[in-house]
Amino acid sequence: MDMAHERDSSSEEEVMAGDLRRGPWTVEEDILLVNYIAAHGEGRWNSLARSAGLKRTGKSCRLRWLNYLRPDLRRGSITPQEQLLILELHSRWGNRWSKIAQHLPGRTDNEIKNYWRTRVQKHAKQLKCDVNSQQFKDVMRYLWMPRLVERIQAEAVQTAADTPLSWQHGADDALYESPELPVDACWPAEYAAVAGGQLPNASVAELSSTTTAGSSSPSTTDSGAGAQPSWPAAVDGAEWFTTACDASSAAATMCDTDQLIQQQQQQAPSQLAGAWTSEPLPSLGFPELGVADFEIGSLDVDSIWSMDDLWYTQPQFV
DNA sequence: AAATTGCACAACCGCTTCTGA
DNA sequence: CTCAGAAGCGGTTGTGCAATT
Repeated sequence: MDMAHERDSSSEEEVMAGDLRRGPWTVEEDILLVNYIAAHGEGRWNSLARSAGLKRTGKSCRLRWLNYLRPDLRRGSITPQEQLLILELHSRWGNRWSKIAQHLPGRTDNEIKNYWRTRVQKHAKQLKCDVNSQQFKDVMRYLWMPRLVERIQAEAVQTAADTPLSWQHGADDALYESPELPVDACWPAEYAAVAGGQLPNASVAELSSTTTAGSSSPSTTDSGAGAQPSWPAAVDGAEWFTTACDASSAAATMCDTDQLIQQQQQQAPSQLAGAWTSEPLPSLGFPELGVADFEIGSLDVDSIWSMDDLWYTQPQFV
């Protein structure tokens, strides 16, 4: 839109003139922003930026706050439950990242978008199909999602066995709370050092990561290696596929996925009105999956396994 | 050990939608 | 109703780090 264009252009001019900063945020800027919002609240981003003494556009401030500084952000890896929801909700709504993010409390649209681009699209590429193709959707629905459900169930069993009573919450809690967030999570050292006790405590209690761009993600894991289900490394892929494609397995998948969404609805009442559980279950199998185009004989089962191995073994997924 | 490649994620950009005067 | 500014959204880019060659 021309109007927007003009605004952006003017912002650009200001940036060029040296009035505005861009690029990675500094600790000092973060503290300014957090303190200002703690005192005055959100909104009116352009004037907020000026009032807070930040040489940033309102847009930049808003983004920084929403995607990084908000105290209710969930940090750490995307859990299997969240993966499942993302896959499911994306199959419903496509790239409506913001809408999808509404059902993953503490996750940002940016985070989900990045997850989709870096992980899911990569796997589509491995399978040599378009991420929006029916084949890929079927693979997701009848391969990955049942697998995730199995994993979630396995972890639930494991967690129940391993977890101290103090960690045993309801299922909803398990979705949104992760042990990697210490109860006493607080500002990272560099913030404390710079702010010198000027940090608003309660509002930023869970800020627990580094601040500058390019910083690596937190190295903590969601459940730790001990909670991993013991998938036999040498399990036969084709055999598992057959099992996973068993109709009862798929039915369980759908049931469980829907349960997750119901949990989300309870957690954050929403307009979720999907009805995929009411869809007729297809007769499952390779041809019906529509993956014939992948040429099952040459379908790189190993790549499926490697994908799953990624989901199982990479710290950010566990 | 150095160079290259790939990944993950923060930040930016352009556009659309919303809101209030 | 119109218009301007603000907010929101989805796509894209830049960059630091880790893994690989």
